[in-house]
Amino acid sequence: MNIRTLCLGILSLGDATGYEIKKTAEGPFSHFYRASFGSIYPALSRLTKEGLVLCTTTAQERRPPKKVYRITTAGRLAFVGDLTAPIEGDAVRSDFLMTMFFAHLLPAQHLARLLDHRVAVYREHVSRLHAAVTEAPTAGQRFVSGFGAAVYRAAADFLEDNRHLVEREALIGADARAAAGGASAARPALAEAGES
Amino acid sequence: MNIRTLCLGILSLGDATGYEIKKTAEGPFSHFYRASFGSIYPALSRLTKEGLVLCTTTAQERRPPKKVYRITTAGRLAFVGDLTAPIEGDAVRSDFLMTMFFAHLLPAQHLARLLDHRVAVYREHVSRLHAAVTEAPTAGQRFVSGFGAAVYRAAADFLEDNRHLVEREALIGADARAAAGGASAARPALAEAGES
DNA sequence: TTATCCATGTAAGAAGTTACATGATTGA
DNA sequence: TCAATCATGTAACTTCTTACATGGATAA
Repeated sequence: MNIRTLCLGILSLGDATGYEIKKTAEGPFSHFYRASFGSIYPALSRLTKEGLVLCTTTAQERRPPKKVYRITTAGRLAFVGDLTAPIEGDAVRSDFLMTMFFAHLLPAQHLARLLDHRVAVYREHVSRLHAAVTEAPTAGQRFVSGFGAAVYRAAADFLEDNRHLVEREALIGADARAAAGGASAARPALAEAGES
Repeated sequence: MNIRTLCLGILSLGDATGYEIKKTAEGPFSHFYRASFGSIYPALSRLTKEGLVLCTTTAQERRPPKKVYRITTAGRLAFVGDLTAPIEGDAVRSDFLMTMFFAHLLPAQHLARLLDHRVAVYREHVSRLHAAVTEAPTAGQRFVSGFGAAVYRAAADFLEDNRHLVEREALIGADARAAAGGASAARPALAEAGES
């Protein structure tokens, strides 16, 4: 699964332009997929060449011609093929968790700000996704939005309930510079010969 | 943050070879970061060139020479710099949720198998991460493992509690081929002229 | 007057994966 | 006997992002 699959999926819901596909991707797909124009437009060109979508160009005044894409029967078949292919595990990449892992290297104030902010971000996700559940037209969409809401709620709750665990061990009255230089005090003093 | 940052972080915990860095990445970092040898080895070369790590080569019999890396003071400083730089939002990519979004296109049996499997996968994550919490040496590590456990538990619970929402609308007694071809019945019958 | 919406597309580059190349040792 | 562990590294490739190029209309 890739951006081409995403485009096919969105077009399976109705005809759309590249621009509209981008907007849709930023809506009900945004918590588990993302796509930029730089990947969507080439994907649509290729899908057209392969006969999986059709393109209708409409001239516009003082604007680039509008191109409305429609999925073909071959496209629907290919999409279901993508959907039934072996699924890869969720790929998660979190700079936030990376930072929390090394909380002991950071000043307490900085850590507190990060946690406050992250809780707020997760709560926003929850309310947005919660609203999406009631508004969504299909069961699948309600399901994935509900999933996102449940997960982000759990994340926010965990942060609020457990932040003291990292905040207690954070650096107090010391800045990041001292943490970096003074780390050898926390470990057996290994000689760092060869370092100028 | 990238693989270089990950290498610096792991080396900030103690000296290691590229191979050991990979193993560590597969352990307590695996639920929010991943790295292959093909990205780790070049990262270590570059870090060495930049003076952020030191490399000690030891010849071995009938094996490639072992290279043990040690972070330098400049490396620790750079790492804390990475840690305090503006954090990017969590990047999640889930082919599973993509599939559930379009559950109405899939046969009920297939959907049931997917859900069974995903619940099992999430439960495994939970028990692995739960164990990691008690064994972890630092507060940061306990925190991120606990976070992972809480989130995966919420995910598994959601699936069990809500899977009926998608399973009820799944295709019954029809295969994927029919779904792909017959989709126009669910939408206003738009002529697909031009499609051979 | 400033930002956002509309609307397309390309080119350069970042970042990482997969596969290849090599091969002994050890445990099941 | 089969798979995993140890151990490094490169090259080709995929995939996607960012920045650029263009620019009127509209709402705050």
